[in-house]
Amino acid sequence: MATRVTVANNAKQSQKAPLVLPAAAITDPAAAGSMQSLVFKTAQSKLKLKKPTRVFVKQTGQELINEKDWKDNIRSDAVLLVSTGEEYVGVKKEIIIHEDINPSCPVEILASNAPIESLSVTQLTTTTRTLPGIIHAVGQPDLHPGTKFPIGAVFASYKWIHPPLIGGDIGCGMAWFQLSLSRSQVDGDKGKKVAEKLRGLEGPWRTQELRELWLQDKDGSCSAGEQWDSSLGTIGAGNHFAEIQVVEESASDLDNGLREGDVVLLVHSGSRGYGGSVLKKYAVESQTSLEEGTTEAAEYLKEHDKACRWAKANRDLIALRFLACLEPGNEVWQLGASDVDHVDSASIERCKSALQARRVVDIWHNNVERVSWPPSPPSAMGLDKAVDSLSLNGSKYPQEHVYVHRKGAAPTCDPESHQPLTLLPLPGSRGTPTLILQPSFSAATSWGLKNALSLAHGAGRSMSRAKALSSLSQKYKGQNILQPRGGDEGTWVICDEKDLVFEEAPDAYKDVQAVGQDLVDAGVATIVGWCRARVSYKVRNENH
DNA sequence: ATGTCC
Repeated sequence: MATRVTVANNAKQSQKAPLVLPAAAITDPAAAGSMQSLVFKTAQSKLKLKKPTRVFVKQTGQELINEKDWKDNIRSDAVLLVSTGEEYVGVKKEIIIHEDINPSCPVEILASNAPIESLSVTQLTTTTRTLPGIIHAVGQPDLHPGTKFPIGAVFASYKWIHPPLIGGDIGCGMAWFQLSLSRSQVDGDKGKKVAEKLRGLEGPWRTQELRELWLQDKDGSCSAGEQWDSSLGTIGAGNHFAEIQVVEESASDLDNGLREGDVVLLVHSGSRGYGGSVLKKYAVESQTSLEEGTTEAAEYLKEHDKACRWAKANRDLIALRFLACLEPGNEVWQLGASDVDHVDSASIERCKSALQARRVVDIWHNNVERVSWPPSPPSAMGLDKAVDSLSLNGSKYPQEHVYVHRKGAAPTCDPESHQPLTLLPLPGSRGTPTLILQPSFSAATSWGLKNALSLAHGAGRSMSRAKALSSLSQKYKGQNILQPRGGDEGTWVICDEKDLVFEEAPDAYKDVQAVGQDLVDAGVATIVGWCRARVSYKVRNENH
């Protein structure tokens, strides 16, 4: 199999170029067609290094001299530093083989219909079997490669916390809110009128004083300071969005659920720059894993939890700003608009409770959660909690706790009550449906062990951003893909960023039906309905 | 995904 490596200039390591070493490449550096000759050739042509003479492995600083060095050190994702004679630049770090690493840890991939790229499987397996404490890993059907760690992945880890597995967008997730609009107000061409109403949603929301009041919750304040709070109430970039959807079908008969014909707002956003600043603080060079009980672990968890609360407050505020545009007659939402001056703390509280009444569900899909392991049957199945842990897990499997790391994976239970969620969204992309999922619990999945108490969080990319941009901008050249093409099907998309139009096109994603079917086939969820977006808001440039 | 980063 071919090996992807990165070739970098040892003296100036920001200069780098990718290189695919074919399976036929020869490890003996003296031979013709050797790996070394390919690396040197890349260094000459891409890095403009005239006389490359030495090669080091980044991080360890190991120099590759003889055939054995090349054989032992060339692996996928290795960074090779090419030198023109000078010594290795950087601190040599040993690769720690920790006793808590489980080289044979089970890796479950819940996909048969949805396509899975081999790179994402390699990332999932390598991560699972090289980081300490991981006892179970799951690739959801939306699994796809990340920079280093996969997305659509869940890692259950004993005694160890791994901030990079959650990534920078700590607390990212989705929330559904009921709107008072009727479907006839958003169907067909009416969608365009509704889209026109969505303005004033891009800049900072009001003053820092009011943002701090908004960030006050039952656990205190989750303000991150003005630098980060100024982004509160904004959607952000990448795959984030807010959509006005119609519930097309729903088997839900619950009062607090979704009923056919309901018009809802789905908000997908996270902690903006704040979560990234938390990751940066804890994922410093050698420190990729934090051991339970250390002050670093405790501090990370504290800041992580705060970023999760911030992200949830962000989704709430995004919803409020949309409500101010969509239901202008309702005075309680005027706080969302930036042009109404006087507000007091009582009106904020009124607004928050009105918003809570509209919130159907809010989940985090980038976070770490401490849970009992192995999972017990939900107590809704008629079993008392105390009985669960004693008779079912007591002697045979001592009840432990693990840290469930989710990177682009939705939870199956409410993090507070630990009870199963009754519904959660599985969004496709733009015009494609958002499925309404209900998590399933049964002995067949060991009550959620199989899926690590998690589900897919979306369709998942099937094309990298770069690939989507190049191939889809060609495919749709001269076409406007931001409005419905004929008939009543399709979605009005607000996306004033050129590249994002193609990077986020439905073609760049897997088929959400296949992803949903994989969850059903795995016995971890049922599809209880679906929605279709009428308006999808990504980003607006108010200057034009 | 990001007031991005060498």
